[in-house]
Amino acid sequence: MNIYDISEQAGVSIATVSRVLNGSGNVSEQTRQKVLDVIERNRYTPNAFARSLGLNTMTMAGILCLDASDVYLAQAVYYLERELRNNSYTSMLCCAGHSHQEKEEYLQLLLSRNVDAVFFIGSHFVEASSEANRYIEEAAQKVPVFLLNEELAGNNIYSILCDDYMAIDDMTNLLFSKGSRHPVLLYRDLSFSGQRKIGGFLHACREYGLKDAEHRMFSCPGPLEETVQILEKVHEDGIAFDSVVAVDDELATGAVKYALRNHLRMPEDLQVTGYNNSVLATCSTPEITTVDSQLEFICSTAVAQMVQVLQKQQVPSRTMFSGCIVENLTTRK
Amino acid sequence: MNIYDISEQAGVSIATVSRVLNGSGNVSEQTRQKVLDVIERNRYTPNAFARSLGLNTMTMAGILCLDASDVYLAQAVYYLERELRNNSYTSMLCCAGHSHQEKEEYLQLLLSRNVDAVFFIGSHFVEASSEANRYIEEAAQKVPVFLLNEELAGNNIYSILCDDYMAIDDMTNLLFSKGSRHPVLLYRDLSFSGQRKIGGFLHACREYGLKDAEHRMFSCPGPLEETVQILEKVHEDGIAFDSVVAVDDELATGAVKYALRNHLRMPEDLQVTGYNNSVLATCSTPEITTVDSQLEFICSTAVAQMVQVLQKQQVPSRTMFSGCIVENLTTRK
DNA sequence: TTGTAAGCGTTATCAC
DNA sequence: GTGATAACGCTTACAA
Repeated sequence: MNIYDISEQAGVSIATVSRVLNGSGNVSEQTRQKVLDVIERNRYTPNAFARSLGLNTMTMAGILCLDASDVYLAQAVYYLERELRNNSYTSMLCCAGHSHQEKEEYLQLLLSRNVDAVFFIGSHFVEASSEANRYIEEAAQKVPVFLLNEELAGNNIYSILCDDYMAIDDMTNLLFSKGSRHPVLLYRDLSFSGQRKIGGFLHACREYGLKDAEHRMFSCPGPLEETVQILEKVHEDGIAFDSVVAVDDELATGAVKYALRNHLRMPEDLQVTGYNNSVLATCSTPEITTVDSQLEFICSTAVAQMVQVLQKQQVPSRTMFSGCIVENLTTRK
Repeated sequence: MNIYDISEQAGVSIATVSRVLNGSGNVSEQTRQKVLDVIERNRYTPNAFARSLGLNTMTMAGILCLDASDVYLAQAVYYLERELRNNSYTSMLCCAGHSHQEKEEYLQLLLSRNVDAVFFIGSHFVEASSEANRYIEEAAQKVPVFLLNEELAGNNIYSILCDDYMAIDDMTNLLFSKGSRHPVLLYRDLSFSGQRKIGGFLHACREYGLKDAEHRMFSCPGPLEETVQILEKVHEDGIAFDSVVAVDDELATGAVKYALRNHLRMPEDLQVTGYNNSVLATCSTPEITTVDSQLEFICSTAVAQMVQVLQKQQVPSRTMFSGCIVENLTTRK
């Protein structure tokens, strides 16, 4: 069943059918109804491929992220898909692995399907060497590229992010103001976002007068149990700490686990803070004080910018939101 | 840059270029190299839309689920996308809302983009009345439909699921064997999966000789805090319980929260079990005993079956896996 | 207001 | 082994 069949049954030309389908006007109400009837009766739906070929767009955006089952990334995927759909775009999802080759390969996969734009979610795509970022720049020559929580300067590349530096700076200061004297930082890796969070921690510590902040930061790239072990080790090594600043909620649950196992009261003996305001923060007992990293804003802004870019409008190459501390039970009143 | 440009530069016909692109043989090694060189030099990639139009497929599958940010659904999306990609299919994600209309609408959206198959994730699509399931059957007339953790009989409809009934039955029996005498069940809703889990609980209780099992089941459709309140209420109402069987890990974290707030020791005073073996079970302290619902198997099986169906091979209309209990710290040794 | 016809960029069926 | 050429099903000037 194609547009010719419909035109024949309706006794009009395919051009008229097309006009009815696309509401392009210039069709008398009478013919319109006649055509609509035939379409209805035959439950005809236009062929998306032919349409795409003619228009050179399928109104589909590509979403690239590492592990879509991660609570944070899953939330981002959800918001993005919703916003895209609200703007008549469908979403093609692609989860890359950690290797550079895979990222490049899966990006190519998205591009080869002629998506209209690509969204990179998370801080794991931009690397230190500009050589390694070439693949992103090349993609941007074909379609607009949106980096969510990451930053890269370049033509047709747009970064939308949360001010992680400031948020962790604020959070660390909040802990100081609530009586903490010896905070430690748990970070996952040196990703773009990771580095900024570390920066915020160091800044706050320096401002406060803490000299050894560099030695109070610990990398926890592994599974949860490893995070707990690392804190045990820190304690055994004689590094005293009365608060843990974690760069994500999962690491924070590790700190909570450490506290509960060692019968430390929260927030009296140990204060803990997380990041992302995810389900992990609220499912924890006690509920973890965390940062709302404005993910929903980031996603809706990114989609709005995509629409504008595709309409050849000017949009800022970098948009930054401020995080917002959500105080729960792992920090003092 | 299209196939004509390449053919011209290479001094061959477009047919030959096409043959080289698709490795359809019947091209001399010499011409092949010549064409490949031109392709390489121009960084030419074939137009996906034109290709799709000719072949009438874009090798893309549709994934429909309610809330892709839910830990369980997000995990499913991740596994599905990975398996699809491994089989050269891309994934179009669409998150429907709870209303019937939205589900129908978003399914149409997927179909209108000519996906090759549709995967429904989760137990929220099939309804009691066959009238309400008409839209699924109609979809199955166009493309094969795969229901993950749900069941519906029909042509071109394939159900792949975990035996939730048996798993909860087993889990409840495990609690009895570990000394529980007064279990309660926390369920979310009467979805397909929800009903089966309830059935398993009731069966185990009856077998054990518990008469009032029907009055020991509580619906917790709301947010976490509400779940805790419901347990408080149950306690206040004088319904004694020494174990909580929750139909998902989030509900189980609610029970853990209740226990910790009331200074009940786990597992001595209260045993708690969850479902899905998600990050919530392990992030909780104590770690929650839960059911591995074989989601990864379910997803890879579904994709394997899709490939077979599209090759006109016969596949079972219903595939069932057994859940697997993962004992952690909220149940006794 | 409506119809004709060209184009979109492939794949595939023929001949040769 | 290679080359014309006809689909594939739409959109959209342009003509009427």
